[in-house]
Amino acid sequence: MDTELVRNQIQMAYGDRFEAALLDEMAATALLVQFSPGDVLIDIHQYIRRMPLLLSGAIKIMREDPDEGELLLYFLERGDTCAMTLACCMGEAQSEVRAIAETSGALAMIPVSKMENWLGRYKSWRHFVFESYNKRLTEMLAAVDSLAFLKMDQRLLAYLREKAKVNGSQVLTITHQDIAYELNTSRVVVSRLLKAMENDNQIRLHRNSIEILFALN
DNA sequence: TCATTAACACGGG
DNA sequence: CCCGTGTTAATGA
Repeated sequence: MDTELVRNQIQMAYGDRFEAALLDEMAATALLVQFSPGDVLIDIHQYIRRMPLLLSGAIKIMREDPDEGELLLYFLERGDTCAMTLACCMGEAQSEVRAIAETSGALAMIPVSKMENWLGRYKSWRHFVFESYNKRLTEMLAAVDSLAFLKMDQRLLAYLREKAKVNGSQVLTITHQDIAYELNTSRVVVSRLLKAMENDNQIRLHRNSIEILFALN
């Protein structure tokens, strides 16, 4: 009956992409993992033995440097998987990124041996793996562009928009310091830019939270 | 010019 | 009181 539950969740997130036989196999071998905001799902240098498929909720992928601090790369949402885990699973390599739960949600953990088996047997799985690499590469480029070409005010705006989207809320519970960490800048800058955005009526500031007034899309 | 670091006052929980 | 916030002054890239 637990399998039944997993099957349903996998169907919800991946039903339009995989054939029924593959969905069944997934449900049979998957380990369901529930997570809460802030949980560290994968840490840097960790070996990955099971591949996670995101069923619900959102996960943020962070890059970290011991000297330079951390930096948000991108968010994962339902139906996504992380290209890093694909590479790590197949290559027995260590993770170069950290995955932290942004919201609560659930993961289906697939044994590595199964994924290799499916690569040969299911076309839809091969497509999924390639598509995932593609999507993550695109998002990576967006992160690089943001770093290289956008000023901090633009990066902050893009960050708030993404954050509101994955959380499905106009009100973000976060401090200026937390934002500064994720964008790898100082709180002074974040506070100043946020204040300017509030004066432009784009947002409203409260203690521990930010209300988004501009339209999301 | 714009970011960072340090320092300080304010105030809400 | 503690912590998040808003600001300034000094310094650096």
